[in-house]
Amino acid sequence: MNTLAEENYLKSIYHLSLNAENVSTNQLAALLNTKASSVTDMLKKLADKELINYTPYQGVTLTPPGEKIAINIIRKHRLWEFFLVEKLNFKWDEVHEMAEEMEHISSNELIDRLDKFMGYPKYDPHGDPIPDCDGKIKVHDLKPVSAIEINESGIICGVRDHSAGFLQYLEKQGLTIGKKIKVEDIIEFDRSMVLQLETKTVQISREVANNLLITL
Amino acid sequence: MNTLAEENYLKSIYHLSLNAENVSTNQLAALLNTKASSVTDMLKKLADKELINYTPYQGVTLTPPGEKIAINIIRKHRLWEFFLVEKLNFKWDEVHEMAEEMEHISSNELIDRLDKFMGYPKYDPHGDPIPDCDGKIKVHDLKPVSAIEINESGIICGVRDHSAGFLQYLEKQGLTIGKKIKVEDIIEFDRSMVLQLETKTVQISREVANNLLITL
DNA sequence: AATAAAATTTAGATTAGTCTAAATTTATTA
DNA sequence: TAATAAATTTAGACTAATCTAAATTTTATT
Repeated sequence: MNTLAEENYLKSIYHLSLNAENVSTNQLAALLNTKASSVTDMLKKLADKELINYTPYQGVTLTPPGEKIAINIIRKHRLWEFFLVEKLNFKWDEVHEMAEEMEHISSNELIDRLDKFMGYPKYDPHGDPIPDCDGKIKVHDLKPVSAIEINESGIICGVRDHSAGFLQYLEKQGLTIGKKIKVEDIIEFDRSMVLQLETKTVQISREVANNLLITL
Repeated sequence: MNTLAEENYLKSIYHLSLNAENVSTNQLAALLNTKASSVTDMLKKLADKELINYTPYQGVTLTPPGEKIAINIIRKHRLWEFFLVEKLNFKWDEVHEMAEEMEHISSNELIDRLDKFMGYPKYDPHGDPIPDCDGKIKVHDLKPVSAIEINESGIICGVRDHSAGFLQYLEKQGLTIGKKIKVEDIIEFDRSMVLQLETKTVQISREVANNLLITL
């Protein structure tokens, strides 16, 4: 099997690949809280194992086997997060760090049984899709609240920022997964948005609107 | 916090301490599948951290903080084993390796909630007591089947050997935790024992009788 | 008590993953 | 397009955990 560090690199490359064709050394260094030179060393190692395609100075992509490993780790991460929230009653802003450790428990049999135990959930507590045991990921395309107009509405289905601070803020405003919102007004000055949420209205900054995802 | 290797050493020292006052370098090397020289290095490190009392050539004991860490790891191990068997329907011979990984998940809040989720179980699937969140361990004193006489009886409450092979053998014979047995006969030649188990009788070797634990 | 055997420690090396500082390559811009 | 800035890689070093082989200490045996 692969080491913990290797798994974390593959997972990070996968996440960064969603926003850019090739993932750069510096992007990885920033995400993994390490130095560019350390990243280069690891990229060589992963390239030797044929888990990534690496051309010096040109960034990397995952090979099919590398992607398979990355998706499996993400599957584990999201299933454990679901477990922590649904079975152990943690809040959605409390589970990330624990799941960062649990995603490295190696047994696939274990994770498949956990999946069954919880009834094959499709989304984790932050609305991110949970890959199935074959690595397939349901892609529902979401848009940020900031992308809709006055009088349009949608259902909160995800977040772009996963930080505990942002999640706590949303929780306090009642802006949680599954809630229906409608744009009542957009303040011209700073483009902040006034939302209708159940019986009340809440005003959110453009920054928040960019990080809150909905389906129409 | 401590590294994975440090945690495994502390756990091993704890287990070996139950059978001997001082734990020797070689005992640890054997249990941890490593070399005596590696053990010496780690013992120095643990002694520096004041987790063990180490006098060169004289073996080691745990300090109170070292013991606390060891017991906490054993608590996690046994709670995860219980979870795997009771919630995910693994068999008692399948869970050890998985729990070896899971015991290192760091959050104590997580393990306390898991404990609550399962109803504060007292014993793991092999009959070993689960330390409570304060590190207290219920010591019920068991004796091997081999220690009782003809016509005496007892209830199976634990095993001395935890290997998958032994557990599978017991399972096949129906000799599982909670079952009542009675000694019907002891064969003089090899001191193997004939047991009454529910409606049938099973014959077990002295070796097996030594490793199967009961209460009267 | 002297010596042999066993257990343990020390010395020196190795691997994975990381780091700093210097060198190199690529991208930007004047 | 030449100079400069930014990104990346290389070189050399460090730590944790391990190893082999040699040296040392303890224990057992004559």
